[in-house]
Amino acid sequence: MSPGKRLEREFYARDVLDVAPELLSKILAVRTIGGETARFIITETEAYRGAEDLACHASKGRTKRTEIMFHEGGRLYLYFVYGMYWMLNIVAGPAEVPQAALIRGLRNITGPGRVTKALGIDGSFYGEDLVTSKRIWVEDSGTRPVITAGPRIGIDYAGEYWKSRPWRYVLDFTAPAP
DNA sequence: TCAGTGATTAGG
DNA sequence: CTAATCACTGAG
Repeated sequence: MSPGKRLEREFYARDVLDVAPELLSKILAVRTIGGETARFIITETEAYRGAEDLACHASKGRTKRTEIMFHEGGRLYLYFVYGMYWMLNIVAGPAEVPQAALIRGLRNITGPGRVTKALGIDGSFYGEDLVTSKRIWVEDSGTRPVITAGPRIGIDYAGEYWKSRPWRYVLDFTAPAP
């Protein structure tokens, strides 16, 4: 897999309903401790959109944990859940609009908890900026994703309306760039 | 199907 | 301070 061009601020600073699906087929690059760069194709994401979205953590308000979601897109939102797993999210949208895309799966790594475990990503990545970071970023792959959308997973607490939004995106296959 | 595991949050 | 909750996973 040859390195692609790093995505810039403009990509992330848009509505999460554009950013989350467009992350599919892009490359998540992580610099390991040994100095090597590991690259993974993003295959599954979910959009969490604003204070009104009852499934979005920011619907509870601006707290220490959710603070980063109120920044301009491109930063990382990490949180710890069920006492065991770090969840990796990419902040989207303009400043003051809390949105994020959960990275649920990579090629050959399905499940948000497995993603962070496999890549060694933890709370120290909270707030990291994908546009400037030396240890994690996203690259264009030069391909176009073909996507299936469906309801988000694990948000029974959010009520029927938000639970039924088709904001989970899965990569079916990649097509040549237009 | 269900226990594990601990940060976060709301409430007193 | 207490207690409930949780954007999950692996074992059975």
